[in-house]
Amino acid sequence: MKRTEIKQLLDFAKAGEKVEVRAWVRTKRGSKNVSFIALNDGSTLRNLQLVADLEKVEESVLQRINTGACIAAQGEIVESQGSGQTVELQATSIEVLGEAHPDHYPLQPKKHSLEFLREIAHLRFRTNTFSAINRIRHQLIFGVHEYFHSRGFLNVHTPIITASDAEGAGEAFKVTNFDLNNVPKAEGEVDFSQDFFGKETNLTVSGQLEAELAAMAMGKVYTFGPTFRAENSNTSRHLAEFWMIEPEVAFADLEENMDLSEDLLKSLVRAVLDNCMEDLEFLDKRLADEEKNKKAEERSPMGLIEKLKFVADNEFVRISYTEAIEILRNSKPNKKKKFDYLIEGWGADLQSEHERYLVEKHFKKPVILYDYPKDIKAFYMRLNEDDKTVRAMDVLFPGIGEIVGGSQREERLEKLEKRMDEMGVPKEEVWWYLDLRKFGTAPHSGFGLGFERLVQFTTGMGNIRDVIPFPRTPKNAEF
RNA sequence: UCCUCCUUAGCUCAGUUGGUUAGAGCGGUUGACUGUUAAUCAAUAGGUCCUUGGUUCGAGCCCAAGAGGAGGAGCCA
Repeated sequence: MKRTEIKQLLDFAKAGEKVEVRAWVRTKRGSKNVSFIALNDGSTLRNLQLVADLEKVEESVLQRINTGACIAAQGEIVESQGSGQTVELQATSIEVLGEAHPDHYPLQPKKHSLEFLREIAHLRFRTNTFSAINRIRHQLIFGVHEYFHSRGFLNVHTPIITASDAEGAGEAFKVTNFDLNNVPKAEGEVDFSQDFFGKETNLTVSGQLEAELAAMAMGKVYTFGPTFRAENSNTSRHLAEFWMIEPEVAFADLEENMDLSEDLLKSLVRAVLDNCMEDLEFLDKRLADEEKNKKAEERSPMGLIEKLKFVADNEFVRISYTEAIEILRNSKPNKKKKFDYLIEGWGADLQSEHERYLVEKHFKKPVILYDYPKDIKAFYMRLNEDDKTVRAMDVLFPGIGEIVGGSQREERLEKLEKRMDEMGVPKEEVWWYLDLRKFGTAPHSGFGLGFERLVQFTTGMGNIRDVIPFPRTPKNAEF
C-alpha cells in the first residue's frame, strides 16, 4: 500500500478509507485494551491519532513502540470517539521500522529548553517548534527565489572560496591545503605560492563584489548563498556561517534600492502569512506563553502574527542619518543620560541601543536609515555631493536590529580609488572590481539581507541558533 | 573579545549560617484501569553536585584557575 502523508490525510481523508502512514511516535498512552499513539511525519504540525486495539495488534509490537520510534501503520480512517480530533486511524497492522529505546531517547513528551535542544540538534527537528521553524524557513527560501525570478532577476552563484579580503566585512576563515604541522615558509613568512591556489584564500564574507560584476552585464541579479565570518561574536544575532541574499541592480539609485528592500521584506513576510498560518499560530502561542513569564514592561506590544501583518501592511519610515541624530540627541534617554553611549553630535556611529530606540520606541515600525557619514561605512559606497556622507542605507527591524545593509555603489573610478587609498584598501587585489569602472561604468545599487535574521523575525525566535538547523558559532561545530 | 549570571538525577529545578544517609516535579521501569489527549492512580530505580587545585576536623555550599552555557556589549547581516 502506498503511504499517505499525514497532512494530506487530515485535510482530505474520509471515514472508511484504508491507508498506510509512516511516521514517528510523539506519545503513546492508553489502557489495557487500547493504545493511542500520536504520530507525526513532518508534513504538518498536526499529529495523527493512531488507535491500536489489542485484539488487532500484537502486544509484543505495541511494547516496542515508544516516543521517538518510527512505525508504518495500516488501517481505516474512522471518526474519532474522542474530542481532540475529528478523524483517527484505526490500526489493522503496525510494523515497527525503528525502535527508540526509552532509557536513551532524550526527547520526552514535555517542554524542553531551547538550550537543551541545541545540544541534540540531530533530533530537534522532531519537536513542534523546530519543525514549524523549518517549514517557515523553507517558505522563505522558496519565497526569495520566487520573488526575484518573477521580477526578472537572475540568480548568480558567487564563489565560496575567494582570494580577496577587501570587503572589510569582518575576519575571514582561511582556506588552505597545507599540512598545518609543516607549513612551507619563505623568508620567515608563510609561502602561499605553494598552497593549493598559489595564493592566500578564504571563505567568502560576501558575494557583493562578484554580484556587481554580474549586474554590470545582466542588469538585475541576486545571490543567495552561505557566508562565513570568523568573528568571535557571542550574541543571539550572529553566526559564523549564515546565509545572505544580495541583490544588485544596474541603473538603480539608493531610492530604488530602498524600495526593493522594503518590497522584498514585505513580500516574504506576506508569503509566510499566506502559506504557513498553522505553524505561525503555534509559534505565536508559544511566544505568548513565554511573554507571560516576563515583566510587564518587557513584554512586546504585539503578538507574532499581529507584528507580521503590521510589517507587511505599513510603510517603513525613511530618515537620513542626520535626522536620526537629531531625534536621538533630543530624545529622553539621551537627555537623562540613560544611553550607555550619549549622542553628542554628528559623526558618531549608532549603537544598538540607539537603533532600538528609533525602531521600538520612537517610530514603532521598521526604519530605513540612509546617507551615513563616509567614515563609518565601506569604501565602495557612493559619495554624496556634500563630500561628507555616502549613499548607504540600513533597514532596522524591531527585536533584530540591522536586517539589511546596502548602498548605491561608487561608479566613478577616481572617487572610488580615492576612497580606497584613504581607507587603506589594496587596489591590486581587486583590479577586476576597478575594471568595471573603466569599462562601461554605470550607477548601480544593492544590499545584503541576513537570511537567518529574517527567519528570526518571522518566527519570533529570540536566538539565531534556533532558526538554522546546525548553527556554527565560536566553540561549536557539532553535527 | 569585554561585562553579568549560570553549571546538582535523562529533563526542569530546590538544596537553610559549611555538618551525618543530596530532594521535588516531569520522564523511565513495574503494576492497575474498556477511549486516552503532555491520560490517571500506586510502587520503584536513578547522582563523579562541570573539572582541577586549595581552605577546613568536615565542602554541593567558601577561595583560585580552567571548561561549557545564557543574557548584554562590540563587530556586523
